Amino acid sequence: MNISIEKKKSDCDALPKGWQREEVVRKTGLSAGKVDVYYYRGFRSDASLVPPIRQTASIFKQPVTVYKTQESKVKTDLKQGTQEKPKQLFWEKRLEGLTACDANGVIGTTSLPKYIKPLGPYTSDATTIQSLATALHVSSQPITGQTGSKQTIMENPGVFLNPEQPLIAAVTITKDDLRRQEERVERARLRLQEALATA
Amino acid sequence: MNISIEKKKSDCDALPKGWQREEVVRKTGLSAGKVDVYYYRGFRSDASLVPPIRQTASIFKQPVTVYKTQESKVKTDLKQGTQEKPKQLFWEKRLEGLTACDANGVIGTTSLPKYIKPLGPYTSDATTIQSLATALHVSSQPITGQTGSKQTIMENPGVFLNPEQPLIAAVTITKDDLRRQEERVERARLRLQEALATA
DNA sequence: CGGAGTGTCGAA
DNA sequence: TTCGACACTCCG
Repeated sequence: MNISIEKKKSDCDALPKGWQREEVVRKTGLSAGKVDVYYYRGFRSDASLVPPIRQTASIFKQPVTVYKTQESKVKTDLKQGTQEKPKQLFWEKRLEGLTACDANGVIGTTSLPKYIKPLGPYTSDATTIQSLATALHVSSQPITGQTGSKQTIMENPGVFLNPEQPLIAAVTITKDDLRRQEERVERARLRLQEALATA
Repeated sequence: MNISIEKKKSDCDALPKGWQREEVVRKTGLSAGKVDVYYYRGFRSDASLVPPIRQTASIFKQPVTVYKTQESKVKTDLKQGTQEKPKQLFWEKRLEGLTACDANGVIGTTSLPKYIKPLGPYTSDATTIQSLATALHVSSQPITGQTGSKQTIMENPGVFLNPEQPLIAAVTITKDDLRRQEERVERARLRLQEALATA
């Protein structure tokens, strides 16, 4: 039985969202009894769906040949076995410029709806869409966008960027948005009904 | 061309005889520029004649089936390709109790001359003789015995024991000793001469 | 060379 | 004296 009052791990209201505080008591030496405090992010999402993924635009995981635990990790990314492979900051930037194309050239250009505001250092909406699509596919939590202020996040993204959320400003969904979406679904169902009837 | 000012290897007066100090600068990573210091013995004798040998009383090398580079080595035993397989401290102790025997029992008991003083943790003169015989057979340098003080050596044999020398106190050879040995040789030659004459 | 853990020292 | 901050050691 492992009685351990020496390790205390806790979320902490004073910390940015997703960060945790751990207190470790020194066990030996002159400074035994001293408490060292470590801060690190602890996230828990589906570990089978997080990077590294192949560096293509696909949001679906594709296995890579060698998949090891990251070796060159920093202190705050370590701690406890359940720790996750860290995401690279603004990793989506590596996907920039990738587009689907065929013999006739680029296909499938996209654009963002007005209410989605890009937040990262990205030059094209396509990258923002990739970030959003990845979050929708990977995350087990609701997608809200970044809830911190744009200034705070961009000044110190290592701390204030929430890696679980896509690089868009927080999106507010209004009752009007819900109503419009319901109408869209309704129309689609009607068209499907007609199509099945004439088949 | 390999310009390396990062490796500095030197004997050091503060170190026991035969030890060397090497400074290696870390070239990459977070700790680039940091200096690691390694201490190791650098000796060079005939590598084909050093342990491990079969664990018999024979002082002659007999090949063993598997002969790998030692894996569980300490840092100080590593370094540079010419480094030698480390001797186990007081390895001669493993030979203790081995004696030649025939159907009539043990043969060939031995004893040490007075001027040879055992130095190790050995219980029988036979082991000391094995140590001495191995040194005489293996070493490319003169056999002097241990030149450090008995107390220093036994308190920290890992550092102060000279593995190139047998576990006997330093032996002083006097002019008298040489004269007696010359007489012995002389007598032996005379007897050989007589034996050949009467054959 | 990295990482966990301890030592050390100045400021509060 | 306690509390950071970070230098350092030891080991894999």
